[in-house]
Parts: sequence; structure tokens; C-alpha cells
Amino acid sequence: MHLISAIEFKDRHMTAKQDRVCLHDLFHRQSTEYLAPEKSLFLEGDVSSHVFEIIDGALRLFKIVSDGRRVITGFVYAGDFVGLSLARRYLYSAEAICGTTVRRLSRNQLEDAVNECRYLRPIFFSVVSDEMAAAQDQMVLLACKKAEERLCSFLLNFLKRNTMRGARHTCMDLPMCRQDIADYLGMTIETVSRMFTKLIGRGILKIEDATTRHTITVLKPGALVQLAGEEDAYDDDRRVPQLKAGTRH
Amino acid sequence: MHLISAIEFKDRHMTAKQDRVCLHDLFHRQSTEYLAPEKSLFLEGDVSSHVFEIIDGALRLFKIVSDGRRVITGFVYAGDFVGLSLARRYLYSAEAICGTTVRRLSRNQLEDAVNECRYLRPIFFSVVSDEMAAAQDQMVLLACKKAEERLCSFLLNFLKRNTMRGARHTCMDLPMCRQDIADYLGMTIETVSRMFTKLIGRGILKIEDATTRHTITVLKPGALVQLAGEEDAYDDDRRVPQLKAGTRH
DNA sequence: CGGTCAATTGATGTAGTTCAAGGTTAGTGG
DNA sequence: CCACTAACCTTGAACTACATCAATTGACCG
Repeated sequence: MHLISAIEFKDRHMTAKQDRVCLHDLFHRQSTEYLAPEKSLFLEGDVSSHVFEIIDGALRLFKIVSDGRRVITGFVYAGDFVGLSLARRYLYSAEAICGTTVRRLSRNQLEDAVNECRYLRPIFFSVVSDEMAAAQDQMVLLACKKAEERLCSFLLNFLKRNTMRGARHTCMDLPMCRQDIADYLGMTIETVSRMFTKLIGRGILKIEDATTRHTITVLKPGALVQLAGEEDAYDDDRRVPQLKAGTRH
Repeated sequence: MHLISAIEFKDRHMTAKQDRVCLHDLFHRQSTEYLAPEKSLFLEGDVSSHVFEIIDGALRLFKIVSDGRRVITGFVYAGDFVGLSLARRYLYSAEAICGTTVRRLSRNQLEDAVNECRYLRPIFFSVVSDEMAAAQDQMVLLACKKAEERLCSFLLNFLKRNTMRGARHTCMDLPMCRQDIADYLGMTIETVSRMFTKLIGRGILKIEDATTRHTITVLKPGALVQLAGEEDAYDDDRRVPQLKAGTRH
């Protein structure tokens, strides 16, 4: 367990975990739907008529830029919600990475529930706010991290998530392909591959299945934390990072 | 609460004319506060005890990364709200770029108002959702745009904002310095400067004040749109971008 | 007039992209 | 069973956009 002790959990996650119980209850009576790999759940720009709870599997959330490039803005996994954005239209497309089951709730149902149940409201807000925090973290990653830091951050976040969900070892199955990771981290597939190779070479990672190369074990979580460039970013909830002299005008 | 009654009065006597009227009304009775240039309004990680309406001036919103680098996640200007994030703590620091006046409302007051007035809720949501949409756009910019596209996008957004607020010409005063722009666009001050020079050289921009170089005129807005790589992103509300063949696995 | 500060410009370096090739596995059809 | 193809990933070599380092300019200011 203290393997993971290098990896801190924020209380925003802790509380979110409890909070979600209520939101999950909203979906509990809905029937499940199965989404085959590569199938789309909704498209960017569609009227956001439903919100979804992921029961099992994984989705990529992405935008297509005018020149055809794809930017993945996030991944969602079992237990997550998607489409909660308060906007009238979906801000991104959502596509199954692997076989995925979801429950669906109409936006009106959600809105009614949030309107009627004052205890649900802060819970709903906290989910939205987590989404915002994630978007901001991603902006930081894209704005100033190097390729290695990006991949390490990504793997670290995935590891944290798995651990929070009760995983007791650091072996994990990445459902997405290298191209997905590249489009998420704002780099090319080649660079992603090279960084993987580098981390494996240093004994930080190990690839478990030679065939798909999707299952990896993190041998040195501490090194991952180091390389992710987030060493001390969260060690104190009240901490405010200081400016370095000379970085200000 | 006369806060609430003022809003309900509005509800009865105005149709759903313009969204923001309601939120602005919440702040209307609050006294204004002046923030000198470079002064901080709140810090990342602080308990988000208040929300603010910008009456005049401009703020930069930023995070400091562990190695001291600064990432500006957004700018807010007169008429905007800041700190509305539903999180318990501010996700970023906010600092005045120039002399700035704000009105302040306690988070509790805002929450009460949102709880009590069902008409306010969707308005509040739409502001939050706009913030989310902006964050996503920024992720796209940082993930895949080139230096020139980034600067053009930035200038274009600024121009759009000015135009929406009734500006009738394309001359605009950028309150922030080059370093701010650089930290916002994920590039260096030198690159920002070079891109400015490039755009000026092509007759797309003109700098009005030789001294501070903060006042510019956009001579060819169309060229700016082209170079921003968003040619068709906003011309049709219902449009959904198509995938290019071969960009998918 | 020297000092400072923001912005620009130039010269050099490099991280990551691009282009191209090769390896591994799974699927398909003879 | 083997040949053939198609995905996906990896690796190498060359290129380039941007960063970095360094110097210059121009405006302001005590």
C-alpha cells in the first residue's frame, strides 16, 4: 500500500468518491446499454439530451479540429459520468475505446433531480468542478511539460485512479491505443512510443503482454512521480506555489 | 433578502431577454473595490469564499507549476465573473493586469441565490459551461496549434469579444504584456514577439502606440481568421466537424 | 545622463515532428 | 498450412519550429 504512498490523494477525490453515491443512485434504475468498440455515444455539437454513467469499459472524449486533427480532451472509465456539462450541446464527441456498458439519463431528469434535491446539488457541482480541475491540469500539461513529463503524468494519473478503485498492485491495462495517448498528450505516436521505450529501458515500466502492449506494470512509481514534474504540487492542500525570481515582469 | 426580491421582480417584468442580467443584478448592490495593477485578488488553493464581477479592467488567471513556470489559464475583463468555479478552493490565482474594479459577493450569498431562484440556476450554469468550453478550446490550441495559429486565435478571440461588446472598429488595447500572452499561449516571449512582427510585416496588424505596443489595429480580420485555423468553426451553430480519412485507426 | 524595463532581433541549439522502414500479430483465403 | 494483408507499434534518420542565449533598441525616470 505504501508503494502508492508516494502518490497523494486529494480530498477532492476522497469526497468525490462518497459524493457520487447519490448521483449513481439516479442512474440505478436505468437499463444498461452496450456500446461496441469504436462506436460513438454522442457527437460534439449534438443537443445534449442525455447524460451517461459508465458502468464498464472506457470512452475517449475528443474534438476534431478543422484540418482533421483530433484532440482527445479526456478519457472516462467505469464509474465516471459523461455529458454532465451544463451546456445545451455536447462540447466533445464520445466514443467507446473497448466494449463499454453505460446507463443513460435524460438531461431533463437530471435537471429535475438537481432542482428538487438540494442535497444532490453540491454533489453535482463537485463532479462538474472536478471536470474543470482536470481540464486545467491538462492545460498546464500541454502548455509547458515535455514529452517525458507528459507521458509520466498520464501514466501516473491512470495509476492513481486504479489505486483509488482498490487496485493493490501497479499492473494496469491501458485500454487506449498509442494514437489515443498521443492525441491526448499533444504529441505524435512516434514520440509516445519512444518515451515508452525510454521508461522501459530505465526499469520504470514493464510491458506485460508482448502482443498488444497495452498491459504494463509500473515498477518504480516514485520515479514516475519525479519525472511527471508534479513532485510537490499536492503535498499540502493549503500550499501556494511561489514564484521564482525573474519569472515575473 | 432584497437580493432575491430584486431578481424576482426582474423575472416578472422581463422576459428571458438577456441571460446575464440576472447574475449582474446579484452584484449590483455590492460596493466596488479597486485593485491596483499587479495586485492579487485571490490565490490558487485559497478557500473560495467569494466570487467577483469585474466592473472595469482585466485580470489574469494563472497557476504556478512546481518548477516556477507560470501558466495563464485565462484572462477576464469587464463584465466577466471570476471564481464562480464550484470548487471549495480556487483553481487558480487571479491578479490585476491593470487598475481594476470589482464587486464581491460571498460564495454563500451566491449559493443561496442559486438555490432559491430557479431562474437564476440555468444562467449560472451557462456561465460555468462557457468557462468549460473556453478551457476546452484552450486545450485544443495548446495540443495542436502552431505559434502563428495560437497568436492569431488569441487576437481573434479578443477581437470577437470587443465586437460583441459593441466595438465598431478593429483597434484594440491589449491590457496584458507580451510575457502574459506567452504564458497563456504556451510559448516564449520571443516567439510571441516574432509572430507579432510577422503579422505586422504582412499587413495584417498595425501597432498604434510605438511606446507600449499594447494598442493594435487589425487591418485584415479575415486573414486573422484564416491563420487562426478556425475558419469554419463558428459559421454554423449546428455544424459537426467531419473526420478526415486516415486520421483514425 | 546612466539605469531599468519591455520588446525586438539575431544566432545557435534541440526536442519533437516528419518521413520511411521494419517487426509482430491477427485475420483471411487459397 | 502457408501466403498475403492490415493493424499497430517500434525504430532510425533527417528536418524544423521553437526554445534558448545574447545583444540591441527605445521609452521612461530619478
